[in-house]
Order: sequence, then structure tokens, then C-alpha cells
Amino acid sequence: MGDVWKALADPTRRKILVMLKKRDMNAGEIAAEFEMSKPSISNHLNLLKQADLVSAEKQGQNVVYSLKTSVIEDIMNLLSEISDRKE
Amino acid sequence: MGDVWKALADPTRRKILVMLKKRDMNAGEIAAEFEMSKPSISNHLNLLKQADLVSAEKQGQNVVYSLKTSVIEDIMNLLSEISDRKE
DNA sequence: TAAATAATTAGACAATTTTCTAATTATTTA
DNA sequence: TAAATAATTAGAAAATTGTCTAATTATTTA
Repeated sequence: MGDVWKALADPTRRKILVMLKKRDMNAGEIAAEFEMSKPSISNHLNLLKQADLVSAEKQGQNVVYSLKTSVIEDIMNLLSEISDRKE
Repeated sequence: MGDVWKALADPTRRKILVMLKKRDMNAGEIAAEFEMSKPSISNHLNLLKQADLVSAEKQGQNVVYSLKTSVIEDIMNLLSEISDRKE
């Protein structure tokens, strides 16, 4: 199980999460938004998946990535370690 | 201005934030809680300060560190980049 | 079934981060 | 004022992370 905080530490990965907030996207569509090689993006996607922040589903030759619905709750729980503030 | 996400990515630094939630502590007291050299802790404290997550005030030969009251709001704002959810 | 397309894996390299010891600065106390 | 204490700075080494190209796997289409 990967580290959520580490996953959130990289700006490319955070941008991917913001993109997936709008709609599901396959790996190629995601990679097209960055000036970076596809394998590098693939690596970032893997780290996000390890951290359970996104899910991946193969559809034909594509792999469609989705933001995990639980993502916000997870981060809120992490934050509660730092602050007791409710909500 | 340092990167808040990067600052939060390290477990030692997150533990320091949790400790400071309970009470203000000077650098020596903080270092005593870890099996790590004082300069290493000093480095972590500096990164937390850069990220504006803690403040430091010199009191005699000690330097007292405090959790910044704005810390939770700051992190919530960062989260809003990923989710539009209110609260 | 061969060629094309989408994505990942493998392996190497570069950049960044974490940690250390030794040295320095600032403050207090004997 | 000299010695002791608290903390940081400096500089180097080790570990981790991010990136690349080339190769591989899986799927679709001509």
C-alpha cells in the first residue's frame, strides 16, 4: 500500500487528480496533457493507484482511470492526524 | 516560499506537526522525540517553516516552535484544488 | 494473421531529498 | 570572561524519486 502523502507531493500527480475530477480519462488522453513521455505518466498513474487515489479499468486497448470517490474522505482522515477540527 | 505538499510528504515532519498540536516545543525537545541527529531535525523544522506550517521564536538560547493557526485552512485550500466539496 | 495502436515494464541516468559529522553562532552561567 | 548549552550552518554521502529510451504485452483492425 503506497503512501498517500507522497503521492500528493508531486505537481504532475496533483494535476492528474484535478483532471480526473472532471471526467474519467484513459492513459493516452492524460499523457497528451503533459510534455512528458508516456512511460513517465504511466509511472505517476501507478503511484496514484498504489495510494488508492485512482482506479484503473481496462477497456479494450485503453486503460480508463477514475478518481476514487473515497479520495476526499481519505485525505480528510489524514488531516485529522494533524488537527482535531471536525469536518 | 516552500511547497506545503512536499513539507507534508515526510513522516518525521508530520509527526512534528502532531506534536506541536498539543503544545509549543523548542528544537531540543522536538529532537529528543526522534532517533535522529539534531541537525536533521533542524532541517525538517526549517522546511516546515518555509512552508509556513510552523513559526519559530527565539527565547533565550532556545527556539520555540508553534503550529501556525492557519495551517488547517491552508491545507483545506490546497484540497479544494482536487475537490470542490464545501467545508 | 500481420500490422498498427495503447499501455506498461525494464533498466539506466539525473535530480532531489534525507541524513550524517564537524564547525559555527548565540546565549547563559559559573 | 571562560566554559557550557542550544541551535543552526556547511559540506558530503546515501537513499529516493522522476525522467528518459528501448523493449514487451495486449488488443484491434486491415
